[in-house]
Amino acid sequence: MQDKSARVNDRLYQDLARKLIVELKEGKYPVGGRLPAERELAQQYDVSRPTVREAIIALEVQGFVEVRVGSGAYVIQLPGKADIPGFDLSAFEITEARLLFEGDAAALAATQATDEELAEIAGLVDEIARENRDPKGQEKADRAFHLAIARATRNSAIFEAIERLWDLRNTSPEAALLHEKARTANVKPVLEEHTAVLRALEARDPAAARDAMRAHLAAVLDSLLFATEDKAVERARDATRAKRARYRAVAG
Amino acid sequence: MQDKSARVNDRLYQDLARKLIVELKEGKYPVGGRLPAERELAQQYDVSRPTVREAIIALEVQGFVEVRVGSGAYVIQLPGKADIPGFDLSAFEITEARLLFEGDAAALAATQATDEELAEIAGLVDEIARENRDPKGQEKADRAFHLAIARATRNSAIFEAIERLWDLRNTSPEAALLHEKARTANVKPVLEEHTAVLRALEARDPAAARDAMRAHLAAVLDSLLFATEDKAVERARDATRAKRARYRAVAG
DNA sequence: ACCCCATATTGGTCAGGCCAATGGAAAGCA
DNA sequence: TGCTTTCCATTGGCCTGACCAATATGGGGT
Repeated sequence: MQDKSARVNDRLYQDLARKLIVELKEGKYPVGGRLPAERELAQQYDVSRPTVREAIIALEVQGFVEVRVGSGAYVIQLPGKADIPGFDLSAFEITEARLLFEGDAAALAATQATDEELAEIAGLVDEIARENRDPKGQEKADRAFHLAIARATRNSAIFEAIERLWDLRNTSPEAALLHEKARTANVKPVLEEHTAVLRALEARDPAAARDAMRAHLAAVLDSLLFATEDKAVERARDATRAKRARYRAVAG
Repeated sequence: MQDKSARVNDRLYQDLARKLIVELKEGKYPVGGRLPAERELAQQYDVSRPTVREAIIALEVQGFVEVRVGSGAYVIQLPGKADIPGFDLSAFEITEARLLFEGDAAALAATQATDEELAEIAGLVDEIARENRDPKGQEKADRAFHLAIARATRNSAIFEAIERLWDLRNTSPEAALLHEKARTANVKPVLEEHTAVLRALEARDPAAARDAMRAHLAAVLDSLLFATEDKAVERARDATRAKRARYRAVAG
C-alpha cells in the first residue's frame, strides 16, 4: 500500500471506491465503457484483488456499474447525473403511456372491482366535481380516481406502474410545466368522461371501461397538445397531427 | 453451499445479501443489534468469509448496517418495503401486467418501428433460437427482444415502464424463484410465438402485434401457473383457474 | 469501585489457487 | 470468400489459509 498517509481512517475498499467514483465523474470511463480488470486495478492501486472486488461491489450496489462475469465491470450510470427518474420525459410520452396502460387497467378493474371499491370510485367522481367548482382546485381527486381504478385490478405491478406514471408528471419538469399551463388555461377534468368510466365499471363491461378511459385520456392528451400548439405555429401543428395519429392507430 | 438449488443465477454475494435483507425485514436483528460474526455467517450459510464480507458491504452501501472494525456489523436501518421496489410482487402480477402493457407497446411499435429496428428484432429472434439450443441458455436475448419492441414505440415512458417490469422479475424473490423453477423444468421461450410477433410488426399491423404479444405472454403466464400448480393441489387449481379467467376477460 | 493487563474475538487485507464465463482470433468447411 | 466452430487468453467468482489491527471481555490489583 503506497499511499497509507492519504487514507482517511476509512477502510481500504471505501478509499478505493471513492477514487473510482472520482474517475467516473471525471469521465475517465464513458457510460457503456469498461473499467480496467480487477488484476489491473489491484496492481495500479497497489491493493489486493479482493479489495478491488469489494470496491467494485460498492459501485455496483449504487448502480454506477454492472459486472459481467468473464467480461468486466461496465459503467451504466455516471455519479452525479440527474438521478431523478423520468427527468427527461415529456408530458406527451407520459400521457400516451397512461392512455394505453390505464385503458387496460380499467378493463381489468371492470371484472375485479368490489362493490366497495366502486362506491369509493363514485365518491371520487363527486369529489372531482367539487374540485372543479373550486377556483383553487387541485387534482387530488382526479389522481385518486385513477389510482383507485388501478388498485381495483388487484395487481400490484399494474398499480405501481400507473402510480409511477402519475408521479412522473411532477418529476418531469416539462410535464409539470405543461400541466400547470393547462390548468392555468382552466382545463379541468371533464366530469362526463369520469362518469362514463364509472358507468362502464359498474356495468362490469371491460371493453366499455377501456374505451371510456382511453377516450378520457385522449381528451387529456388533446388538451396538452392544444397547450403545446400555442407555443409554436406551423411546426407544432404538424407534430401534433402526427402525435394524434399515434395513439389513434392503437387505441382505435 | 447448502442450497445451491435455490440460487437464482446470481452471484453468491448477491444471494446472501438478499437473504440477510429478508432476515432484517423479518426483524431477526433489531435496529442497533449486531449481526453474527463473519466467520459465523460463513459457517451458517456454508460460504467463504470473503463472500460474507461482500454481502455485508452490499448492505453497508445501502445504509442498512454499519461495520465497526473489531466489533461487528450493526443494524442502523431496517429495509422498508419502499426500499426494494417490487419486493412483494408475485410472478403472476408481473407477468399479467406485462401481458397487458407489452401488448399495447407491440401495437404501437407496429406503427412506429424503423426498418433498422425491425432488423434488430429479427436478429434477436435468431439469438433466442441460439439460446434455446444451449442447455445452459439464459434469457438475455428474450429480454432484449421485448425491450427492443418497447424501444420501437419511441415513447420513453412506455419503455421505462416495461423495462422496470423486467427488472422486477429479479427484484421480487418469489418471481425470481418461480422463473428459475420454470427454467429448471426446461421451459424455454417458444420461438414461434416470437416469430409471430415479429411478423405482425413487419406487417405494420397493430392489432395483430398486440394479439401475438399477448398470446406469447399468456403462454408464459400459463407456464408459470403450471410451475405453481405442482406446489399445492386443489387450492392451487382453483386459484389458477380464477387467475386464467382474469387475463382472458381483458385480453380477449 | 476503578484501572490495568492479558486474552479472545472481531473485522481487514493479503497471497495463492482453481474454476466458470466471455470474447477474440485462428482454423476448418462449404 | 464467407460463415461456423474451436481454441485459448483474459476476465470475474469463490475458496483456503495466514497474519495483523481494533475491540470486547474477564480477571487481578489497588
